Amino acid sequence: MGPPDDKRALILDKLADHVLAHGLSASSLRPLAKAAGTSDRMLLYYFADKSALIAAVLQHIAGRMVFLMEGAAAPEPLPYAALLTRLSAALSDPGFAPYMRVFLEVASGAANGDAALAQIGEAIGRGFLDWGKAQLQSDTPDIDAARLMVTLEGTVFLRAIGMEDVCRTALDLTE
Amino acid sequence: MGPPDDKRALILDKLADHVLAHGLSASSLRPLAKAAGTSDRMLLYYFADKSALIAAVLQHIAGRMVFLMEGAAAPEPLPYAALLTRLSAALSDPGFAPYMRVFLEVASGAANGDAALAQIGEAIGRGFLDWGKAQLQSDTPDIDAARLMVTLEGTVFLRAIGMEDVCRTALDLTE
DNA sequence: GAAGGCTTGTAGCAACCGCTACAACGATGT
DNA sequence: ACATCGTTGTAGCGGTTGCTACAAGCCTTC
Repeated sequence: MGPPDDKRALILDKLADHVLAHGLSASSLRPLAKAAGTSDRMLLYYFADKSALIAAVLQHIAGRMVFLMEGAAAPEPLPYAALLTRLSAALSDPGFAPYMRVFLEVASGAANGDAALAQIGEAIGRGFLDWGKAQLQSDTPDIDAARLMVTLEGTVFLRAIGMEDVCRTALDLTE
Repeated sequence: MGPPDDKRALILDKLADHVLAHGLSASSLRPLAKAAGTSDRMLLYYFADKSALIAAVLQHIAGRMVFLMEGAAAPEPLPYAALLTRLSAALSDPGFAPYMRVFLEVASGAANGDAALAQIGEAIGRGFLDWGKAQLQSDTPDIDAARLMVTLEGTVFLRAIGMEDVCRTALDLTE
């Protein structure tokens, strides 16, 4: 019945769950198929090849992330310092952390020359930047949004290597 | 002649070159062996297993990085803003960028549960933090060093996904 | 020169990787 | 009833992964 788009959408959800839970490096075809309740054969029936699959999954994940971010957005614009502490807390939320983990993995893959990951990573990043800017109350929203994002991604990086204390020190008072 | 420590040190240099050039994900035993002019068989003779090899290579890379950083350190302490622009430029240097790439990859692996990478990543990160702090002229060196590092690692993250423009906007004036 | 231990090459293992050829299934249309 | 086409399972390909058994070399020491 109909082109495979329906089933594609159905399994994309489970594939996204698996990638968020175990990361891209643990997402070869057979584990993904198992998580989605199918076979690797079917995955390559619904998608042209693995890179197309991963691209679709990442876009699906990005969509979910946008939805989550809309729910976590501040109800009204905040000044830089207040927004920074608020969003930093939001990103540490266990519901949000898996997204930051795959975002980090995408960035790493992009830095190693994967053009597809670079493209998706930038799209996610630009959305992230706009999301922050929309919540900012500032005379220089572009600059402050950029600083906000640099700082937030920096904490994602440092938390990954067990330096959350440094993140807390950096975000505490001042500014 | 003697325990394998001598030859280990010899090939570690070439292994480090390969990892810096191609990343950890392209560093399976056979390519590494080829880069070092030996065989995978010999790699596992000098090192207990692959994880021990990778740990040794990353520590070697960290040592080189410390050496590079010592050369790039400011001759005298600088205030936060000046140091930030200086170090940001240093990290973008093509001689330094490969180190940031593998640092990012280490962080990604650590975030995905690799305890060995997490440990090495934290060691590198702490050294990085101290290195920055030593160059800081500040009344609150701990806080400023933490903010410095969060910001710098944030730019590494963003540059990886092609958002260098945002880094430049964030670092420009103000502060 | 014989013995024994350190070093190295050859060859291959079992597991995994992305991917595919082939056949069978089932619903649909005539 | 038959043919057709979209869907699926089985099985396997060629390649890579980390790792190892085995044997040959080499170099020292007696």
